[in-house]
Amino acid sequence: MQALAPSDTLHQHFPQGLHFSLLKSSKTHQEIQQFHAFSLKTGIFTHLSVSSRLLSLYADPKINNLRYARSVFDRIEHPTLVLWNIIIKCYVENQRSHEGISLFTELLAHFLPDEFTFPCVIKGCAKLNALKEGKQIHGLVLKLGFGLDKFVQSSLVNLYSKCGEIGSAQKVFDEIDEKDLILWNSLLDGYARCGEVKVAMKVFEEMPEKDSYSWTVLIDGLAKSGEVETAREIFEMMPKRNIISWNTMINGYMKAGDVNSARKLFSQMSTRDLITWNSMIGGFELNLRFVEALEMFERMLKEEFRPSQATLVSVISAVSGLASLAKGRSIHSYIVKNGIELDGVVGTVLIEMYSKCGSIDSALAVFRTINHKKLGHWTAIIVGLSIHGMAEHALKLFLEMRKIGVKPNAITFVGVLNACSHAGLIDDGRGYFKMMINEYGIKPTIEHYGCLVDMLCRAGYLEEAKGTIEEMPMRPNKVIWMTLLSGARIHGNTKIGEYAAYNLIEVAPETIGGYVVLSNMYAVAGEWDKVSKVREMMKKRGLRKEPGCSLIEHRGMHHEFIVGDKSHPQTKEIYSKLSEMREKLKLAGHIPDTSQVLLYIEEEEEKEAELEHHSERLAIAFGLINVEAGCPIRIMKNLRVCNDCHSVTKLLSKIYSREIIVRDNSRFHHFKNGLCSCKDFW
DNA sequence: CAGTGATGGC
Repeated sequence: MQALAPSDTLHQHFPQGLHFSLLKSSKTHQEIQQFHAFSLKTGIFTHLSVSSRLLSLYADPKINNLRYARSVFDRIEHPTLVLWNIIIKCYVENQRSHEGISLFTELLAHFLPDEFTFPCVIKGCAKLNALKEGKQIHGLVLKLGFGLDKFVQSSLVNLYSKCGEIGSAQKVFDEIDEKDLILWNSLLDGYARCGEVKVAMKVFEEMPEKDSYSWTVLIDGLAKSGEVETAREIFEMMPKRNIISWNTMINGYMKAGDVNSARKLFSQMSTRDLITWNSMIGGFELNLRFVEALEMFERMLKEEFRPSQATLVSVISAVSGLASLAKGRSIHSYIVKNGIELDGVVGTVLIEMYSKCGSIDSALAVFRTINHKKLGHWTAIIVGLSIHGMAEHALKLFLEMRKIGVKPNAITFVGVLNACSHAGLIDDGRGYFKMMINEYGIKPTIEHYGCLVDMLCRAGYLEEAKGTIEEMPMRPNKVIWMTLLSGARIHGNTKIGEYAAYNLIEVAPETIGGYVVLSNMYAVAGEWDKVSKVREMMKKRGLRKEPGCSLIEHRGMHHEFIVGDKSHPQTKEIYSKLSEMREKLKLAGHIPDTSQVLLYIEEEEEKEAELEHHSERLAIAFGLINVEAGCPIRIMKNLRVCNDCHSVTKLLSKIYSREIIVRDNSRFHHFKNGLCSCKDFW
């Protein structure tokens, strides 16, 4: 085909209307796509001027379509420097600065960057908090002689301000002759956000002029430095408050934990935008006010705002916090109906949500539908499977993930080690621990040591577990001592149990579990004087055993039971179900294990009765009555499952052919066909 | 045909 000059081509081939619309300054995405398709069909795309125009149209801030911009860019054989600059900017604007910076290094192989390139990549570094890369680029700026460009200077001050290196920001600032408002604002931002409140106020007063940016930056900085009240005063003084300043103030209150002040401001706003809603929903979630987060979300939909990915991430996390599977499913269906992508963080939190709500099957289903699985998705499902005790599956996915070249992070390894521990794979666990350090350069955190200790305890290597705790480079916390204590209890090692319990009581005297396990251990060993000593200690500290509480969700409603509860409308049926359960258990040969209730109750009969009325028993009875046959019974409880309930639930799962899924305070137990996924170690 | 500053989410 003969190449035509682009201008000729446009005249000859453009449909009249389309041609005309392309002369307008603003174009719709559809018009650009039509032009795009047309240019490909006719071959004029191969002209650099046409493809360049297309790229700049897609990269225009009003259109900002990275996917199309990239596909145009990829089809250009030898992009000019200008085109590289455009595509880099596009990545940075789309919160994908990391790839923007990779493109920048790729660019270096073909061109020397110019004064247009630098502001884009420096902005990318600022967004990523990539101070090291930023400094290298600063060096290159000076080497190539762009140190006097106004835009480059501004972006450098901004970089240092955002990355908390206020000294360097000030230094660059001082060397600039003509300081404009943008520059002053960047410096002010730096002082405000690093908590230099006094200096920030001084800069604010010294500035030759101020605009709304200056005010907001100061309000934000003050609020984030723990001075919300001062921030509020400045907010009140601000001449023309705009929506951004309102949102900033709301966020300030939310971050400071002052939910009520945030709510008040929200109600006073005359117009709200997406960020307002997200700040409220995210703020509620941050402050563990999950119900309010969900209510806000529903109100947002009612007022016909379209949630963004950020909104959904907060709402789904709130659902995780509530562990409300029904709510989770309804939000998931909203996501599917509205065609919202799961490839990003939304997919990750959805997997986490299902897993935390007890439905690992749904978590797996979501995981499978994600096309471009990223580290977060792999990590979420591996961690999910591991807390559900599905170790083999978790490890299989871990190997698969490594095989396709996804690099695990510290959290992935928490999942992996947890899985090894569940499956009793000590040698593998030790191997992965080493792999994490040597192959991936990840420094183990206390969670990783926790898994290691758990693994050793489970296998009965209590001395080695104790040694690991003593040798680890950080101070053991509550979880670590609890793990050792559980191990000691299960393997009947009173000596190590005592050691663990006393350390636990030292680091977390308010943890009731420590006293309870210790006292029960003494009781089993028949050391009654010590039992009463522990009881004495608890009394002195004003500690009472937290009442067991179980929750079951049915048709979107939560039913809550405490020990011996008789307040439920179905109490009569529930208690007759309990008698039926008792008979069937007896027939199956179950002997109640009262070793866990010795603390308060003296008579054997009373102990058995107490066991029978443990909150999860009541919830299971409710579930057997109400939950549709074939559906698993899902229960959440606040405490660790007691020994007797654990063996009873195993039996019940077989007797009634029902899957029973129980979430206790740290993991899930899947009871099925007489067995539990925790393999009797918890 | 391109580049600098404020709020949420990652």
